[in-house]
Amino acid sequence: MRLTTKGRFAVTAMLDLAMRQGCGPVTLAGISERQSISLSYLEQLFGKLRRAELVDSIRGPGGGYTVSKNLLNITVADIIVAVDESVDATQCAGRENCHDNHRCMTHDLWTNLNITIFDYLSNVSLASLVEKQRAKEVCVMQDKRECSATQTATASKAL
Amino acid sequence: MRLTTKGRFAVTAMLDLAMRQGCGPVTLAGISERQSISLSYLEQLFGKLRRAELVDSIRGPGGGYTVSKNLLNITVADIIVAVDESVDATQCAGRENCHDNHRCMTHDLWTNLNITIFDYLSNVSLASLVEKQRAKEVCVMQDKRECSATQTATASKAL
DNA sequence: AAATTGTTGACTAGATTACTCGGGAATTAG
DNA sequence: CTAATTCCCGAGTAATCTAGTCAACAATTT
Repeated sequence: MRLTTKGRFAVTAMLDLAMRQGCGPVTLAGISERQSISLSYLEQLFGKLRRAELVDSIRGPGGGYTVSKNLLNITVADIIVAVDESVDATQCAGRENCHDNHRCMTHDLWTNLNITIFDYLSNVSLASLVEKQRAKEVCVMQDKRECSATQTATASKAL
Repeated sequence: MRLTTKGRFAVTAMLDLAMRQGCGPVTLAGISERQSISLSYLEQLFGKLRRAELVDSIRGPGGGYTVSKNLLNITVADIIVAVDESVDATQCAGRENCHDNHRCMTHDLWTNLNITIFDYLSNVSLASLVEKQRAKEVCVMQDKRECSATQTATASKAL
């Protein structure tokens, strides 16, 4: 479990997407503008999110991305693993650190830390993030009217 | 709280040092050899550890480093903060990520994750790492006889 | 046919990591 | 005193990673 800004961007983008579920496909251009993330960078990230089957894509005008499953079944850990290609990364750096043939002295420490982090992030669903966000501001883009009030009401009832 | 291999190296080196407390000052050359960490890199790390007052240094022949306080009062979090110059790092990357003037949507998520990680690492003392390590192998360098059996016994009684 | 949107791959500036190198300064042994 | 040992410090650096850019293309709709 690596924690980089790449993972944070991905979570932010997924949250933006999740907030607009039901409004039809959401374009990367829109997410890019609202969240101030470069469009090309988002393309990279969503390529990985799509291959991880967290989002579905629809091409052509009116196309975009939608979340592929129930928001309750997607966790922050899923998103981070999808974009950061976790590759182990914590097991004493894989190759160079484990001392001689026995496990390095701090092996268990890092393994347990990894479990702690993963547990925490596995228990935060996209649904809960959406809920908290709605509690803060009735609709993020209230002023821009890109998503109707009706949609917001329906979505929050689903939680 | 950043988690890099730099921090892992520092924890490994501090554990090596802690295992030898009472044998007199421990040289970086020795830690370098035992833990397969480059000497020059250790010098950089121990410069920071000394400025953070986690270790004391003694120059000249027979010199080296000693842990500056009780092993119970040094945590893994202390060590990582000392070498990684944590600078905040988690607060939505400080500058670029926080959206507009309100806190970015995932601000609370990262803040709480940070707290979770910090709490975990703040509750692991050097003393507990030494204890676990001694439980695994009676003395790490048993075969090399650099540290007497008497010393090992005294140290484990202190826990 | 033209516009829109996703898809892919190659490339890159800048930052960071994990070092090396060279010269010091303090201390002790002989 | 001299030489050896050890810490101390700053500059430099190759490799890697981050956060992108750019260009071309594929699918779909109007």
